Amino acid sequence: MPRLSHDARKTALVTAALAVARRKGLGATTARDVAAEMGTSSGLIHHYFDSMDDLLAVAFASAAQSDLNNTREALLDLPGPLRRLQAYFKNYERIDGYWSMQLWLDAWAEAARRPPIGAISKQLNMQWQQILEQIIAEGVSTGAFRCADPNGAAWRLLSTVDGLALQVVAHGDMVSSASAVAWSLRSAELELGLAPGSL
Amino acid sequence: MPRLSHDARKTALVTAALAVARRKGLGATTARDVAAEMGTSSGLIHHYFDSMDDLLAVAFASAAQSDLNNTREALLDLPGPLRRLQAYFKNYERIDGYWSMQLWLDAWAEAARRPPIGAISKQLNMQWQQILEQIIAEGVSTGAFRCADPNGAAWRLLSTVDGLALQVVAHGDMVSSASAVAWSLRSAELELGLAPGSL
DNA sequence: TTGCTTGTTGGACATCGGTACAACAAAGGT
DNA sequence: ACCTTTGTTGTACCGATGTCCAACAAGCAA
Repeated sequence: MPRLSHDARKTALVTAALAVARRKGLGATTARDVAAEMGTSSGLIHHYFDSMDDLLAVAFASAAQSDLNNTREALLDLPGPLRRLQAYFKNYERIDGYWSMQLWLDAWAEAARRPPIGAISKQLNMQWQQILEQIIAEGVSTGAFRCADPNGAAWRLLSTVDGLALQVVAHGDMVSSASAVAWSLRSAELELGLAPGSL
Repeated sequence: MPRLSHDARKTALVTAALAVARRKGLGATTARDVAAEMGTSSGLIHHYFDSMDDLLAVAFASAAQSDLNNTREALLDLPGPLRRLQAYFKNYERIDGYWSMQLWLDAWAEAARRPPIGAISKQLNMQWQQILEQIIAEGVSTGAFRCADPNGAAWRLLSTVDGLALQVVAHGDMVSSASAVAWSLRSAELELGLAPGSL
């Protein structure tokens, strides 16, 4: 197989690992799977990563971080906390085929057993919560929202959205993707003292 | 090891499988682990189950169903929807070490890829939602609660509680177990038009 | 007691997992 | 042209896993 530069091969490995994880799950992704996906030898992996766990953690971090960055960018240009809040939730709708949410399910399940994955999952979840808390705090200061506890409210809303997305991904048609988004917005209205339908 | 009747040995196998899964996770529970836990030979498993996957699916179903039954029983004697709602959430607190919630994380992650697990997980999640919806509907009819959409409210609350419990189990000290319960109750108050602190 | 059923054993078997390593090959500088 | 570096290969090793099976033994009916 063609010889690549260090960086190119490393990202190729991460890409291949994600492609497999998307099909079989993070925990079930093996070194030989990744090598086959790339069309190379499996020994190659240990030229770039200390261990298989290492590669999986980097792969998950890469996918999750890119999701986070996309959302951050999307929020940047929007005027006012209310618009930003809508965009935050809208983000959950766009996930194509929900495979990135499936990655999160894998990560949460593995978090307590594989410390590297747990650390990344924890750190990224915290950032998602902080974005939400910041939007809420901003809305409270401008008078757009009414909320006594932005920190708790952000955790509650994040959990609600994740919990609903979980149902969509894990159980298919039991909860529709449209319902999940609509219900998330409703929770935010309740939490922030907004009139029904204002989001 | 002592010779047991067919049924006794089968439930012993399920119990042993759960004891291991509680420590290592559903996906990491091996035939030899289960045999060692019981103090028997590993070949015994295939006298009672077609495959290891089969045993694990039955074990998960058994644990989850028993949790559900316990909660149902606990709710039975309680007077009034408000008391029952409190007990419903209190239930999430009691889970020792949250091992049964780790089982759920495993199940959710596997649901989309393993139909047998997905079917069980889906069916049980639906029942948890229905219990909640019933309590809410009852509270609305007695005037204790104010809620325009008991079905949606139940899904939102269930998702919030699961999402918070998820954070506790997966990420340890990021969200405390006490916060998770307190925040869940706060969500219910908002959702049902109750004054802060009334739950 | 005799014989049949059935729970139970212990290990064999093939497969698959992560990892290590010696050998090969393609660049790139000198 | 030569040598050093570095990407890449193929395979070997060792442990673990699910599954299967022939042999053994405890109960039970006749």
